[in-house]
Amino acid sequence: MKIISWNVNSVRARIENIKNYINDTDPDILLLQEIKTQNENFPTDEFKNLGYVSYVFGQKSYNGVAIISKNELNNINLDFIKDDLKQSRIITAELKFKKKIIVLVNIYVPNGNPVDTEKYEYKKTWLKKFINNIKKNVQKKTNILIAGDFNIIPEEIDVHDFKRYENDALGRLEIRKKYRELINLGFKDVYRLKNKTKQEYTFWDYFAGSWQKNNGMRIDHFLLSNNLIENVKSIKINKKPRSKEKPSDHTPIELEII
DNA sequence: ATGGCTGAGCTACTCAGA
Repeated sequence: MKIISWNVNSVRARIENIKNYINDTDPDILLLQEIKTQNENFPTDEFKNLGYVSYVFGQKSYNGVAIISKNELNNINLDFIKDDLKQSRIITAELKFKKKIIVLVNIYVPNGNPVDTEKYEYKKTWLKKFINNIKKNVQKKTNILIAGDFNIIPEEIDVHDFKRYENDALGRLEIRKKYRELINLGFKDVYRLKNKTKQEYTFWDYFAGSWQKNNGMRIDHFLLSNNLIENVKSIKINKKPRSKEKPSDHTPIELEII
């Protein structure tokens, strides 16, 4: 089963790229972030024509997450955390997989820049609530998959120039500690588990020729609860979509479980 | 190089992203 996470930076601006990508990679489940649209304008029919059902948590202009799936999912939840700013950043669902139930948690973590502003506080508060609720879920359920745009550079190796980001909302130790805290609840960063020293990225800025210079960062992640690691067949960052015309600034990360 | 680009909402320009 192929589960893919992709921050598409507007589902409507990217629809042709996304459809081509689906035809190329044939995902079972696609976790989308930054759809930047309200539910009523989400291209549900376009995905239906490709054989997918859509579960959408949109909002006007900004943010928004969705799950596209070949098979129906259960217990769709848009209230995983209480967001004081009412931003659409998290959607969860339950997937039946080989007599297990896996909780899918699709997230778009706040950016948090500039640091030491209310935006940074929002990111910290959001992460704190998120970790608390994951902690509660870990006690009840053991099969959890968290994927999406974390807006966190986990370690120095995960960005082209760490010096430039060590006091940024994506690279500050205080934020990276939150990521470790999450992992310490009983998860693995699947990409890093399978690629101990590899330096690959999931995001490149649109400006300054970042893509051409490979000035990127790894901020999109798959965290899998420890008991599911035995089911991992492969994990891959697919750089192709970032090289296309009119690309998202993020590229998909692809997990296959068996 | 704290933004050189891109998208949404909207029609002139701001806000947001990382």
